[in-house]
Amino acid sequence: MRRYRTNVDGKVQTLNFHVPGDFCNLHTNLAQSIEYSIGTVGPAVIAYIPHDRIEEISRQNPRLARTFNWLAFNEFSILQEWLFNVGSRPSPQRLAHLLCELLIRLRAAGLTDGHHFYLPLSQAQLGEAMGITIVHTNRSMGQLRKEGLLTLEGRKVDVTNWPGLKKYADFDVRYLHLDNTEPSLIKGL
Amino acid sequence: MRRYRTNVDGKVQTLNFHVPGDFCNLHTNLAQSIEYSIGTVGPAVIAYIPHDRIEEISRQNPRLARTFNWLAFNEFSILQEWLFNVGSRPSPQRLAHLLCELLIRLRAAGLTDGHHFYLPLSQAQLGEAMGITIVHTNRSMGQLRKEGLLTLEGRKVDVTNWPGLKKYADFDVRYLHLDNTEPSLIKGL
DNA sequence: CGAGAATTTGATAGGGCTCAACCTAAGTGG
DNA sequence: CCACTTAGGTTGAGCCCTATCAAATTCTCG
Repeated sequence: MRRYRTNVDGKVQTLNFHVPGDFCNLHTNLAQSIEYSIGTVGPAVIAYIPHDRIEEISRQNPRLARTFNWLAFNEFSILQEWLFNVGSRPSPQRLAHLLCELLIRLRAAGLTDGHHFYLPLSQAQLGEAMGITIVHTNRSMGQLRKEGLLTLEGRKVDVTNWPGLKKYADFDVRYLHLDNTEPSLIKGL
Repeated sequence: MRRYRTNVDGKVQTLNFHVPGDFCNLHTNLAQSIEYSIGTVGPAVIAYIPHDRIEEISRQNPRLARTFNWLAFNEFSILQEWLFNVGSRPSPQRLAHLLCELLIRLRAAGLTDGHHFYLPLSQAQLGEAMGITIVHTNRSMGQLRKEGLLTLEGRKVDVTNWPGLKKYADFDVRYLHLDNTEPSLIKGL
C-alpha cells in the first residue's frame, strides 16, 4: 500500500510504501487531522485495529509498547531518508536508492527470492515517490539497466549487481534498523 | 538549530529546523544509530536531558508522556510536509511554503512581531532545506518580492501580504497541530 | 483477437545548475 | 580612522537535467 498526498494541480507525492506486515496509521491517535491519503497498489489484506486497543495493549505489555514506538521511529527514519533522497540525489541515483530500500523491506517481509523480487508498482507510481515524471522515471530505469545493475521482466526486478547498485545509490541499510529482524532473511545485504 | 545530512558530494540537506523550545533528539532512544547531524544556525542555549530521565518522567506523568508522543508526531508531520514540499512544488512556491512554516513556528514560540520576524538563516541555508542552490534560492526570493508578498531588510523578513503568501504557497497550517498553543500567539494566521 | 494500460522513444521547451563576476555590509588590525 | 578581508547577496550567461507533448510499441487480459 502507499501513503500519498495530492497537490492543487493534481500531482501526487507518495510519502511511503507499506509492505505486508506494516502498520499504516499507528500513531495518529494524537492528531485531530491527518494530511495524507492511503491507497492500495495491488491486492491487499487489511486488518483494522482501533487505537484504543493499541493503547490498551501498550499499557498491559511494555515490551509491545516499546515495539510500537520502535515502529513509529522506523517510519520517521524512512521519511527522513526519502526527504534526503528527493532533495539531494539526481534521478537515476534516486531510483536506485528507492529500489534498494524496497528490496530490503520486501526481503525482511520474506517476499524476495535472493536479489529477485516482484514489485507491484508502475513506473508512474515509482515516479510519484521520487517527485519525477513517468517519462523520466522510465529513462532513469533505462540508465540503471545500461549500467548493468539490474534487469526487468514485466514487474519482476532482478538486481544482478547488488553491491554495484548499493554503491551507485550510496545506500546505507542502517536507517531501516533491521537489528531485530530474523537474520536469515537479511543476510548478505 | 537545524538537523541535516551531508551526502557524498558534500551537498547538505536540511531535515528540519528547531526553534527555541523544541527538542532535537527526543525519540532516538530506540535507535542504535542516528542518520543525521545537528548544528546551530545562530546563538543557542541548549539543555541536555538524558533519555532515561525522559522515560522516568513519562512513567510518572502520563500527561507528559502523551505530550512527548505528541511532539514526536509533530516532527513526523513536519517531515512529511517537507517531503511533499520538496517533491512537488516549484522553487518559489517551495520557498514561500517554508517561510510560512517558519513564521508560524517562530510566532508560536513568541518570536515574531506581527508578520515581521528575524530569520537567522542565510540564503544558502534556506536553499539546503529545499534542495536547491544558493543562486536559485536568491532568484526565488526575488520572485516573492516581485509578487509583492514580502520584503527583506538584511535578515528581517516582513510578510506584507500574508493571505497572498499563504495562497501562493498553498499553505495549510493544520499540519503544525497548534491546537494546544496559546491562542493569542497564533490568532489571525 | 481486440482494447486499454503501461512502457518506450523522440523532439522540444524550460526550470534549475554552474561558473563567474560584482556589490554591499560588517568586521579586523594597524 | 582607514585599508583590507570576508561573508553574504545579487546578477548574467550558458548548459544540463527534467518536464512536456506526442506517437509508437509492448503487455495484459477478457
